[in-house]
Amino acid sequence: MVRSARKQLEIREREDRIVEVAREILLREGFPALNMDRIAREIGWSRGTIYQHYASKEDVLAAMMVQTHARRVELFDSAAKRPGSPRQRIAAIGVAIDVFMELHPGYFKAEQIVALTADQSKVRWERVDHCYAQDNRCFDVACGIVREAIERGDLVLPEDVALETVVFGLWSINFGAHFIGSAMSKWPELGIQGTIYDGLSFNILAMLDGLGWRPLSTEFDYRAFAKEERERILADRLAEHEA
Amino acid sequence: MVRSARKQLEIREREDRIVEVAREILLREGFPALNMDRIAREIGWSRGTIYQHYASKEDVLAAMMVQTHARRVELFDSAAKRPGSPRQRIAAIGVAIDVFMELHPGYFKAEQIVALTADQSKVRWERVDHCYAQDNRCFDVACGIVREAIERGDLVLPEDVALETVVFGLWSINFGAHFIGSAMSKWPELGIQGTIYDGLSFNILAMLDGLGWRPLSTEFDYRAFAKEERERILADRLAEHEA
DNA sequence: AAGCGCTTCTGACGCCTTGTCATTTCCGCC
DNA sequence: GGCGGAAATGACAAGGCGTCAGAAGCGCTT
Repeated sequence: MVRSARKQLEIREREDRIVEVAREILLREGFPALNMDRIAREIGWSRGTIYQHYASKEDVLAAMMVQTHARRVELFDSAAKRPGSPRQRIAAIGVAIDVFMELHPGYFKAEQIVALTADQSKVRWERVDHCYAQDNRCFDVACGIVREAIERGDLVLPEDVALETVVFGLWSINFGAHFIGSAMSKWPELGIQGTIYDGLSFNILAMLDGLGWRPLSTEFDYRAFAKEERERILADRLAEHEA
Repeated sequence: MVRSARKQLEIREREDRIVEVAREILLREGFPALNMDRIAREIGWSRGTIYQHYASKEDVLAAMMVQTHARRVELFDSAAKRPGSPRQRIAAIGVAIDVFMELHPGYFKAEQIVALTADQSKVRWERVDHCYAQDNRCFDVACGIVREAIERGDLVLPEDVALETVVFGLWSINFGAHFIGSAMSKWPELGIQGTIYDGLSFNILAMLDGLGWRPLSTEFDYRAFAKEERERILADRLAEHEA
């Protein structure tokens, strides 16, 4: 197979374009409106051509999931590497996740569809597995931070409690809050004030204070820290965008 | 239209049977394997007959969601009405949710599919709306418990924090933990020990302790309480089943 | 027990989407 | 300008959905 550089680029671009168009349709009109014909018409190539890139509709979704995941992991890693106390870094990760959710409102959809509809034959599993592996790595990174907190003496856990349990709690509440938030349009008002992040961070602060993870929220102003952190991330993003 | 009591019963039974069969297929073989032909073959009636009960495949899923929801709400309400301090009742609800999740391993699936694929024309929305209304009612019930805790002086919230925020936190962490738990089969081991409930309750205890919601976990043995509560619910269920 | 009217059941039909593949078109190179 | 391989196309078969005209069933009357 001889393939010119020109052609390779074109193919790469089209691959991205397919995912991009699929994402727009999914977000704007929902899963039932997403079909290959539609994508084909919008990118201006025939259905057959799309199948040269992706094995099935679900495979396109899986690719979408990979793309978004990569972005999330990037923000996660960058937050985990911030200077400061372990608890500050956990807070930074919380902010990163929240910023990510704002930037990718349809995040859960592709993932859910893949989880529900993908089957052996129809999806290139390396895509999906790659995402799960990334998730696991993030989990491990978070565990590393908790471990450091324990080593420094910031956090003391009961003997029969694994440090993974703490990360599981953080993961759960973050996941749950953002999931509920992204589906909230369907929920009528529940009397919740402020943003998802406000509610979430209040509860996480309580949780980590309850564990006695120092510095406690009475000893350090995590609210102000989060605000700075958010601005920093958005500024970085803007700079990167302009570059 | 004249319809004998005999016939009405038969119709009712078939309606349930359809949902039951659909649930089994969904749980055993996943969404892609779930189709009307398949259901028809398994209940021994033609496709046309199913359409006399349900408007579409999604409508069957919606009915499944209603059925399961009803069971969840029942457990929730019963837990919320237990005697004891507000915080005990919150703990009882946590146990109820956990028992529910054990009994209905595929719980999230039907709900997710409906949320992702239902569109105006294809689902009788009163089904779905009914579920959302139930969710809201549960949310309100939980808010009532928090309110009572505040009135009793068990819990003091900062002035700028609504009591709904606390319920949102509880909801999020419960939802998140169980959702992750139900998808866990895909996740490789993350080093988490014990059941989902163990991890979840540890973190909720920390969270509510962090809020200073009395009696604190150092003042009351919520772990033992949860154990009793679980046994009570299961015993009730058994008794009911035998009746 | 035959006929009638109403209810219920059925499966063939039309439509839509999916994924494939034989054919056509494109493109670089001789 | 024509050759060969890569790429694009769209017709096709397969299969699912929802509908509906007609068949079958049931209860009541004569």
